[in-house]
Amino acid sequence: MTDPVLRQAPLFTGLEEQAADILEKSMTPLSLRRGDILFNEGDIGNQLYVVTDGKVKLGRSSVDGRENLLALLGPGQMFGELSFFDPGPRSATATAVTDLELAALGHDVLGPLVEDHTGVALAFLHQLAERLRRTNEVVGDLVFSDVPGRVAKALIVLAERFGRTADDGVHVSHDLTQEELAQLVGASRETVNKALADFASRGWLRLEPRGVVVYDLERLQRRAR
Amino acid sequence: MTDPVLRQAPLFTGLEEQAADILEKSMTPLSLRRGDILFNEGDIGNQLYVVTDGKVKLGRSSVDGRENLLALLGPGQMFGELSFFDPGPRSATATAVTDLELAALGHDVLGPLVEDHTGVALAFLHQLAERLRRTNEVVGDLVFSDVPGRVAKALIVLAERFGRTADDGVHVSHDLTQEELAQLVGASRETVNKALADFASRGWLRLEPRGVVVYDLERLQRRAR
DNA sequence: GCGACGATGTGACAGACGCAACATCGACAA
DNA sequence: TTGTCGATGTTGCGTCTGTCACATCGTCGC
Repeated sequence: MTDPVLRQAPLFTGLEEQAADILEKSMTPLSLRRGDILFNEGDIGNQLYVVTDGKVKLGRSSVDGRENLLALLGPGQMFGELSFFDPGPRSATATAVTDLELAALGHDVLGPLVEDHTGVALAFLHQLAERLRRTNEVVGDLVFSDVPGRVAKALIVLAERFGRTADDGVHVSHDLTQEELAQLVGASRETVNKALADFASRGWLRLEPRGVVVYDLERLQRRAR
Repeated sequence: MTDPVLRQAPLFTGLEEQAADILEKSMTPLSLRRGDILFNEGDIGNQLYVVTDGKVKLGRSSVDGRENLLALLGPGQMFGELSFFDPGPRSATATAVTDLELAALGHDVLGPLVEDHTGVALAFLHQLAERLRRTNEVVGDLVFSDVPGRVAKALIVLAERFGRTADDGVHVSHDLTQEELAQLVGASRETVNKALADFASRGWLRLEPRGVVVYDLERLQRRAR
């Protein structure tokens, strides 16, 4: 009854078998339908989540209603812990991009867990440090790269995380609309669409509904930097 | 002989008096002159630093040599811990913006410290979570705000951290050239200069070498959002 | 099949901003 | 003083990209 996807989350790193079992039992499974909102920016949060199946997007919205995606998370990935370590409201909105399965852990359980298990604390530190590195890189991309460059980079990251290699190329079913992809790279839908069309016309990839098939990862990578 | 500025660093949070004394003794003081580079992006890092006096800038540079500042740090602030929690090369270059006094702590000391003191681990987690929040906000600003808006916001943040209130306004001696300020907000020097000149012409502030005097923080804040 | 609606493709236009190009100014050494 | 050099102020041009405006297409309910 242990969930292998769940167990690979950083939450479980360095825990003895027995402690891991107890932890898993204290997590609550949760199902969402595509489009459902798990929590909103500004909400009071007292839970942390691990994706066991499906994809969630984390986004923020500006005063005038425009949106910006911080991340697209898949199986094994964790979110919602910032509100615990830096007490305060949710800094982003979590929305199910596909039908979604989660495991939730209350902050009241997380506290003792971190205090009693150095390994867990270190795993979280590792996780946050890594995210900080990645986010700093995103900042650099926004400053230095043009939209096509950022789109190329996003596709590469999505391919690494969600891609499945087949005979005709890497199939990336990111499940994002072009509108959402645009929000992820911080650009308008139209500009992203044009960049994608350009890549396709060069034979680097093929467009599919809510996904792409990458033919030439090499060129795409070169365009990204 | 305890340094009050040093002691306020998150590193010391929740440590008993005695442990704090020992920790402080195991830190090495370090002096740099303005313009000196402490470490370079890509270096192998095995130290963490706390600023005791002066200011450091943390920056990354793109392939074509352009620069981007991630942060400007002053007394009491800590940096260089990412390479410990997420082992790997330095992700930024640290350069002294003014003459600078630091206290350095080797990763070999930090490891046992974090493992033995839950309070220290939690303080680091808090710190990283807070930074992540702030960085996510920077991403949002880059996507949503124009250059003048980002300049206004940067000035407000600098004013909060380095400003001293006087009769004629808030004196902010950030010690950054306009070039560096531009790198901090992700824009060109010319555009930043124009924004500053515009703010000055509206009577919101006065320009000084490597600093500003803010007359109307209110309007500046309104322009920032 | 038909209409509706969301997602996707494309073009025209204007504005923001990077870049190149100077002029000015102040500090500092010879 | 004079010359040098880095920092600052200011202009014009070209371009990237956001916005508006439509056309097309696919899916779904009826």
